[in-house]
Amino acid sequence: MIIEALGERTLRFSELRDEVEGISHKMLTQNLRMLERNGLAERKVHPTVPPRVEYTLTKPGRALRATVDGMCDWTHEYFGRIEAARRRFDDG
Amino acid sequence: MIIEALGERTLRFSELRDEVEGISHKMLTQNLRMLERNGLAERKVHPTVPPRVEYTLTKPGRALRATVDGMCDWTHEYFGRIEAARRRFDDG
DNA sequence: CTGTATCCGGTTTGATACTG
DNA sequence: CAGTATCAAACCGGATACAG
Repeated sequence: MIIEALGERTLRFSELRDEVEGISHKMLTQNLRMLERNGLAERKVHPTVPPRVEYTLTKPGRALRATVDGMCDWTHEYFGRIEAARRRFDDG
Repeated sequence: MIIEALGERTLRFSELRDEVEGISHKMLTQNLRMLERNGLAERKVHPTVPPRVEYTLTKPGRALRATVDGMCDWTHEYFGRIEAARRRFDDG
């Protein structure tokens, strides 16, 4: 998730692309636009050459990240049980 | 979300169908299977006629529900700002 | 009532090519 | 480097029909 990748940091487009592994150029752009539109991330363009565009989470964005972290905690806590349940289900 | 609908209760298939408004028969079945497979919900079949199947959240499921509640809280807290940001973005 | 199987149109996505 | 446009392929969800 882009929100997790950003965290408290400020990252460039290509840095995010590397960070969020597996995401396509197109999806990254699309999601960043969405975050920007909803005021969750801020986009800062440096008018240099080559272009440099940086993204940072806003206050709402960081708050959302906190709740997402809750999900991550849940995963760490229960992922083992989930895999076990999955095996039980798939077998018998 | 089914998880929210279930909450602390035990509900029948058709009760869930009514509770989670707009969900199709197919999606409900599919999601319930997923929850069951991952050990997030428990499925109890009463071998009567007509059939009676009840669903309850397991401990991991209830824990997940707690984090989902976190998301809901976030939404209540920030939805106003999001809409405002959206308007600003769409305008200028 | 609960559940599975099939079909089918709309959406989404990655690949690719192109611009400033 | 960052971003847009386009197009075919894959995916998904709803509707429907049918079964236990």
